[in-house]
Amino acid sequence: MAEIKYRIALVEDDESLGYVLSEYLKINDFDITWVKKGSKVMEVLTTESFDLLILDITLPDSSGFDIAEMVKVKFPKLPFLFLTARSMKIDVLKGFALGAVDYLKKPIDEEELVARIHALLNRVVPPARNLNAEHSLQIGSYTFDPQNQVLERSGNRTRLTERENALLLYLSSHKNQLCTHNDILNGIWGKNDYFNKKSLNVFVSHLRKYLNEDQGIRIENIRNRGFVLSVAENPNS
Amino acid sequence: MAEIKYRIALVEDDESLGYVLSEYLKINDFDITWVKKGSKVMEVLTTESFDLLILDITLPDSSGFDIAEMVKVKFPKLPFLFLTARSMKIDVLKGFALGAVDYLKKPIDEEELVARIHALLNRVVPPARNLNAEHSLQIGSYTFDPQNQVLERSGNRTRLTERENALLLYLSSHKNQLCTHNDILNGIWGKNDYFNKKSLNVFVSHLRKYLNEDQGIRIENIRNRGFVLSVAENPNS
DNA sequence: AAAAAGATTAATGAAAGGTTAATAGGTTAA
DNA sequence: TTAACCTATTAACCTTTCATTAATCTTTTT
Repeated sequence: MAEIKYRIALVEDDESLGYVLSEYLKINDFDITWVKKGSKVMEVLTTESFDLLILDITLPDSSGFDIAEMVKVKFPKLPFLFLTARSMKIDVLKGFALGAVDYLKKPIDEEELVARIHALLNRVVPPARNLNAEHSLQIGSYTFDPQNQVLERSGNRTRLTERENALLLYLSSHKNQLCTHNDILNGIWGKNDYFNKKSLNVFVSHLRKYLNEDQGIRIENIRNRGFVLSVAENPNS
Repeated sequence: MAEIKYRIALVEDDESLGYVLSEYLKINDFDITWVKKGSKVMEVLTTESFDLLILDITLPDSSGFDIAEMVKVKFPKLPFLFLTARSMKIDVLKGFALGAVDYLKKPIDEEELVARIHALLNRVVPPARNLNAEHSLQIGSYTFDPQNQVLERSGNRTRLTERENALLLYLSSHKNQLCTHNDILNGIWGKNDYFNKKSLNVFVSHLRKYLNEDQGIRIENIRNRGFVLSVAENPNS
């Protein structure tokens, strides 16, 4: 079904375990890059992007702990977990102290590993990936077609600009829920500063204008937090 | 100190383990509610707000798995983990399939438990205050949605300001318990002086006004100490 | 009854938000 | 190459919100 796959970097020096694991994870619909040498990790991370990093600790040319420290500095948003034979309590605690999202002890059951990875990735919903709009959306008495950037009501069409479109898409896919300044700005502008926030106000103002023919629709401000597109329940079922 | 703490509901029937765990977690700065009976879980979750739920599976009056299913439906945003003596693979997989964020086997090292909880909450709640894990709370006949800052009763919606919202969240998270001036002021205002205390009174007054339609709800003053949000038990069992 | 603490309502002012207009940067068309 | 056009950003200006402060009244304590 051509879903986007989650990308995982697996750092493991052991040939046979590395092979088994990467094959197993591939079968389970992950996109795996198997890194056999600790010294290659940073290079791989620089050239490709990943959703998760799985680290062995005992590597012939370096320590997984050291790698984790470097990763944390250069790629602070990349979640990583340890998968290792070192099971002493001190190591476990060190792993978590370094910021690991999990610490798994070998031998690990493959099915459990997959279950844990899913549990992890489910929590980290990458905002970039859920901004897809296939078909038209209903907003009160308006029809919103984000594909074509058109907002329509009783024959009146408004062509939206890119920003207006992105903002309305964001708000309408979180109908009646608070959308924080931060989420909107990071989601659409990619960063959050004073001027973007000013800009956001301008576009909210535009959308309010377009939407003001339906009394049941309001873009409400929640001071210091963000906006809510509130849509009254319409009487038809 | 006097930071706002993460709130955890611990569901554990074993007296001694429950005691040890809740004390240990309290020492580590978590705000723990220990639920001894599986049948009480949903009730507690409905009236108090939590950041995490820890579930035993083998309970005398119900199964942790069943509880998880109900929680998933009614409080889909609340992360939960299993902490159990059942270590069979089938149980582990079932736990994750139900949406658990972790599955821990007894006996668990307390330090590791704390490390894992921190790893989890750091992911769920990146930098600021956690409102993501919040769901709507029941306060008497009112519904309080701290996420969207609204208080509702029989169709009447009141949009709360930031301070009102923070205060009501604090009080309702410590229902029927004394909330000292000091804790509230340090928790919400970040400092405690004469003028903040005056301000606090103003907001208490606002909340009383909003809540005065339900006779069973009162914000009581305890002279020189603080306030209690007291909610009468409703007549149904 | 005096003093202290709390409750309530109202006044104030700074900051946040709203709106419209001007600017600048980029793209298209001629 | 230039002119026309579109759009995001910035600016300017106005309006609203809400935490604080103040003022006044009520309750509790001694």
